[in-house]
Amino acid sequence: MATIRDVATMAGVSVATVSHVLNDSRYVAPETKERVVAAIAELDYRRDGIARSLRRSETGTIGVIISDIKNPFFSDLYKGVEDTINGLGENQNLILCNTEEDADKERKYLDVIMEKRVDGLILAPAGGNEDYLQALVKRQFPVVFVDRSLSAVRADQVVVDNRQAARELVRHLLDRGHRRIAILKATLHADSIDRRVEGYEDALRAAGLAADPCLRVDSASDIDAAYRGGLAVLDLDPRPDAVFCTNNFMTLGMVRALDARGLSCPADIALVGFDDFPWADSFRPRITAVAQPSYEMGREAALLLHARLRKQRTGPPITVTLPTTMLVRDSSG
Amino acid sequence: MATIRDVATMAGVSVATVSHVLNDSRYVAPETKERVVAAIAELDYRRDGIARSLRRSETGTIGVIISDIKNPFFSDLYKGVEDTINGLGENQNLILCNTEEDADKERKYLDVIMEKRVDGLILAPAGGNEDYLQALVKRQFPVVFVDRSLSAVRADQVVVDNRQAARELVRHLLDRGHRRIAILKATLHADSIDRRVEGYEDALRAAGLAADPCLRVDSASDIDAAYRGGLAVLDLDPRPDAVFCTNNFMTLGMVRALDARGLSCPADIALVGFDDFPWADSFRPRITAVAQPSYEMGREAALLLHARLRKQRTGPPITVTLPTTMLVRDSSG
DNA sequence: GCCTCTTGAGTAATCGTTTACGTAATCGAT
DNA sequence: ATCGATTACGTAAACGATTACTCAAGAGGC
Repeated sequence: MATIRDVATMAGVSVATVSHVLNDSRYVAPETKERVVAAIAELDYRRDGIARSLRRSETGTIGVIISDIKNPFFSDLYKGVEDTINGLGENQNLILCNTEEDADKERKYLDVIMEKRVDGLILAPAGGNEDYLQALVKRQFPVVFVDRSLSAVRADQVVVDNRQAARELVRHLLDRGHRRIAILKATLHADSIDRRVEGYEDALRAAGLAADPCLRVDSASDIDAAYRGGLAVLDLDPRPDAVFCTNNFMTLGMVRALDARGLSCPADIALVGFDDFPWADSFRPRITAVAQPSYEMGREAALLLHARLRKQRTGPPITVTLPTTMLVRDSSG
Repeated sequence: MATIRDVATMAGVSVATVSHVLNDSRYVAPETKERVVAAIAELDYRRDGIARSLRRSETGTIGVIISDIKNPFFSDLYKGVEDTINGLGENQNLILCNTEEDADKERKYLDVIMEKRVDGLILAPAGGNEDYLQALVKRQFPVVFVDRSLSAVRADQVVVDNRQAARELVRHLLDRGHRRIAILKATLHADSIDRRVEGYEDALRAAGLAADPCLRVDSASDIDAAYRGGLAVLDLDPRPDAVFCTNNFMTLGMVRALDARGLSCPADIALVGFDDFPWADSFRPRITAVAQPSYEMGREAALLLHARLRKQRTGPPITVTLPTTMLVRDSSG
């Protein structure tokens, strides 16, 4: 690979001049510039981003750490980030890391991408690395939390009102006359999930019902586990007449469990879920759900981070709360 | 941020020694090492990956360029790559780029990630950058094609036998007695899609039928476009009694179109699709489909690339062909 | 004819590592 | 006492850019 020195030699100028035509950073006489440009083309020179980063202490890469890109919520969010960064005209790239809700994995990813000197970080924390992140933030390293926040760490964040949305969803079930409402809860160390449980309890309480611990089933956050959790919900005696799924994997597992038990929804049991699916309207059962603005969350996160990086915003961290959408379909009866 | 020099000073040794304890690259007396380690801890020193990359000319990042991470096929594939790289014990990170089938976007991404000096590239080409990629490969830059290949560019690749799989899928429709079989084709510049069309024609021909051009509807590769394409299929006169969808977005759009027209599947029209869905068993209609081993494709691509990077394999490019799985469900009648 | 400004471009330090060479010190063997 | 090996570590040159200084030459003012 040709270096800037090769270009300089070929064009009969100094490396400084080449650098300046490359970056348009000072006046270069037209004929000189032309020679440089010709040499660049001739040698098929591409500047070395690594050397450049070292010098400028800025890499043009951003770390995105989420739990699972296979979750449509996150892939949508990721697209939001990517499109927004591109739209801002930055030549930034994203390093994507999936933690699978594993704090150790998250920690390891944090270590290596910090070593790679990413310019900033967009993060849906798995929990368990509060100290590390706290240290980052204290060092003024640009971090934006998305979907989840960490009470111990004050940084920019973009979230939705999980509690309120869950409350609305469960109230809807109550309005439809359901009383024995189970909850299939994903066991994540995510405050978002905790808020959803609170919303569930709020709604029950408001209806004069107590949250019966027997009606709560915990499950790891993947479809297979949720399927087993779903079976457990259905095996409760007496069977609940409705179930609230705290995220989309729970919903998917629950639907599979219904199918496995030969039960139909909403006839045998009603169901509402947090998170919508891209194909929600085409397939049956049609799930009543709260849709999060996942793409916009990614977009907002990118904007927050960008503003920090460009120093367009300094000072205390801010929280962007985006609205959810309640989508009433068939599954709620 | 502390540098290696700071550490050296604090420990009272040279930078070389610090570097050597960092990399375990030569013997350092236990007491000396201890002082260095202490200084590292004291200063919370983290080595600068950028400087390191510059010196070693190796960045520990790999570019992954696909069309759309929201496509479950690609998110699964991505996970396969990521898990495999991690499993290999490399501290590699992945830069993920979504081209949305846009050659210009792909080109731009190629430019910036090559400038970032990624160590290698895993790519599902959108088409249109053959020359550029050809040049890369000629320069011995490690590239692995996945899902799609470019006839003009010989590089390592991992694919499935699209033609054979499509043939099997359509033969299945023929076996079920369907004769008027439409095809909803994604307009991608991807050889994989072309092979699927050929498989469709093969099957028809083998049954003594001609591929009627009227039965083919082309659509951009996203759900909304596929929905409109699906409506067009349904509006054919006479209506086809079956339809073959060339990828998962086509299937999703087709199902929505059926729903919009109040038609049911397979009663009114049968349907088979290329690509499976994670939730295929839980929701109705249950789609008969060919499942690609997307995760394994990512895994194989990662292995191929890794072997090149570690020079465990040199010489001519190889092609890994992975088997597909035919999943007969309800939608084929 | 001397001085100052402007124009255009070169010199060399610097970013933070890695690593090819060197070298001082210790030791056992002769 | 001298010598080669061995042990332990330091010196300084890369890696390929960016950029603060510097400077020569020509223009213009007096």
